[in-house]
Amino acid sequence: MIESAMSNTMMEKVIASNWSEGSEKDELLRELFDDESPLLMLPEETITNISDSSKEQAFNKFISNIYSGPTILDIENALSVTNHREHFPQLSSTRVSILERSWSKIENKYTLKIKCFGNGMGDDGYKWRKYGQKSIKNSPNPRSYYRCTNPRCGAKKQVERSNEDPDTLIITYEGLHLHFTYPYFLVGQSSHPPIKKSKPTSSQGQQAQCQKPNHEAQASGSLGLISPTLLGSTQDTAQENLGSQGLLEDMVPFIVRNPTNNTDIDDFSKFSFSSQICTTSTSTSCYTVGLNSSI
DNA sequence: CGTCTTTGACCAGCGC
DNA sequence: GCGCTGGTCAAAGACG
Repeated sequence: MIESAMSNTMMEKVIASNWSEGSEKDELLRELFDDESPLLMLPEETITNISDSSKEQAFNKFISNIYSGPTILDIENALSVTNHREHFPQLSSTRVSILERSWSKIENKYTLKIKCFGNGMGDDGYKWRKYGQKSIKNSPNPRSYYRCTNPRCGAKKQVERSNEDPDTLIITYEGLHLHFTYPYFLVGQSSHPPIKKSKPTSSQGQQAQCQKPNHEAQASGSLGLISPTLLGSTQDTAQENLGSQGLLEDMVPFIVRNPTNNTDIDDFSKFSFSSQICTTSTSTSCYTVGLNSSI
């Protein structure tokens, strides 16, 4: 539990020194003690090696970052890495192309366009609840609306097929998966991402979706975005860890809140792209391929 | 029986 | 004011 990293007394002291608003404090405390918080899986040695003053500093930064969140400017700055290829010679042209072409921003929404073939699912590994579907004018493809199943998370996404290219999924993310972003706000945690608890419902759901390839055409094509749980991992490990969050906002804090890493190609090159494709011909099988190969 | 999906209804914003 | 469109709600049905 979090108590091993920071005593309740200390946490309350730090929080009290930062806020007067009870509701926000209560909300954060609930989140911190949530059994699914990745903070609870921090490596023991990491926890015990942190001094009390460092803990307080880290926690202050953690608190600040959670409620400030990545701003639009932060995200744009993070994405602007793709505009400075000379600083990132190890980035493959294909990968840079993906970054340049696939993401776009409309107000506070982030849109990902991804090629997916057949009836694979547009599943990023998270548990989403579908709450609506609308037909789109001048388009044969409906748009589906999904909400994060965590009642304290306001993240939403929309999934639709491109009118021009039926093989292209357009996925629009809105909101932040706050409850799964803690490790990336913490100082010094970026190089040792905690192992997140497996989410049986998520992986099972993904598996189930893969086993029902004809279930929902507009949500076809499984994808894995840049996942914070994959940061610092090898490509092989990344593919084994499919089923983590994958929102853009999840990735950005790592880049933004660790400015010294922004130009660190060693860290950036560890970002892994992967995509799960469910085929129609082998309806019961799911396998992973690099996103590069599917675009 | 509980959970999830489907789908028509409803509402708000916008342009004419 | 009216109609169109996008987003959300909620009842009913499907499913495990």
